[in-house]
Amino acid sequence: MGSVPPELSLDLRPTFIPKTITDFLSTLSNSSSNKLSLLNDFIARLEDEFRKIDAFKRELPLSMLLLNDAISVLKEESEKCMSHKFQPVLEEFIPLKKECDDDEEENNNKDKECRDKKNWMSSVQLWNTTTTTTTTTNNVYDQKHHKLDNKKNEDERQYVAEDPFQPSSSRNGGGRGFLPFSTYTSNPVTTMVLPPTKEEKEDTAMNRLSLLTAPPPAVKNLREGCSSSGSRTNSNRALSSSPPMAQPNLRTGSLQQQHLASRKQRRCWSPELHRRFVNALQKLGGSQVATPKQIRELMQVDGLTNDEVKSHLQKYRLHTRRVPSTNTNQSVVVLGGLCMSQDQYNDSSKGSSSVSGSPQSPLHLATGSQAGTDSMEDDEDAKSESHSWKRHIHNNTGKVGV
DNA sequence: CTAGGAATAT
DNA sequence: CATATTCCTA
Repeated sequence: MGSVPPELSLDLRPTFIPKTITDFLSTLSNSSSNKLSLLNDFIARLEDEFRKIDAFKRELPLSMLLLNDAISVLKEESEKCMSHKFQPVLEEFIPLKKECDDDEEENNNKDKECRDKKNWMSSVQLWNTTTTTTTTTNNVYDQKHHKLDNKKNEDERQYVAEDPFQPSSSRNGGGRGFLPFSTYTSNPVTTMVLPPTKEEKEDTAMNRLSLLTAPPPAVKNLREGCSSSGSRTNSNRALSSSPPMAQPNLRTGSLQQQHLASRKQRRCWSPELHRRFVNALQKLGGSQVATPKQIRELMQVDGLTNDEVKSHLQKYRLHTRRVPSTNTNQSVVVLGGLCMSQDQYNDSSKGSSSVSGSPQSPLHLATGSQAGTDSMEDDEDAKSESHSWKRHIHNNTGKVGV
């Protein structure tokens, strides 16, 4: 308990990780004794990580790429090492070219390499943290090391265009409702990358919340690469509708669409986002009467599409319907009260005009009995419950008392 | 074209 | 199973 090596105190990184690969390699070449084992160890770790982030390759294309690169380089080195050790004869067969090649990597391209590796380093930290936080990746891919074979098995490379940045929110695989507030706070690395400006409660007057998630160019590239600039609906439907006969099976089974690559990145509804959503909903008079487009416009979120709002609304409605049955009035009252207060707190803290302007403000306190409910403008009701749907306040000790 | 709902994909 | 996207229809 007395002394802790600096590296350990920092985090779980093994000592050599902080170095660039080049550094690592040159260090190794000095001490050739356990070089191989070190190398292999490193490789093993990298591969482990690789397997972990494989699940997120869509979201971390760059990390995948870099990691893959790193692994390749190290493997080459490792093999070189092996041949040195066990089959010196082989070396004769190997034309000097190979050495040159490697040398190139280590020397000639040092500049580039360095840059890359440094880049890689930052990435490492990135996914290191991310992975650690997210964990729970149980994919037990039996993906054995394919040695040389897999060097090029990354088709994903082409699509690197995707934006590595996540919405500033936390992705919680926790599976809870929309978003546990608590976890929201923990997004260290991502925050680092983002410009330190703005964020959180900077909404005043015109508060346009821009989503870094979906920069128009990148995503667009992906999706519309094949089908011109118009909307896919245009082309597809136009075509299919013109010929009366068309082909019924066209969309049935296989051809549906090639959204394999084009499937949009999942919009992550951060608390902020949802908050805006709910606000807009309230202004519009409830989830039942609000239309997606209106909501979207009211939300003033940059890059948010109609469909996304629509989808969210759909779920919102579903949830708001479902909840009433489960709850007994009491708990609902409590939850509702808390939720509302929270919400209002939020709203009032930032602007002023949000909820107060609308006619349906002061009803929540009267929640004494909501036995009947399901009729009329239960938007209100639904709303309070809806809040519980997602805002579910942590059940304090024991239980609420149902 | 948009909204709403259903089918699918992650 | 929950959530997000895409498809389909009015």
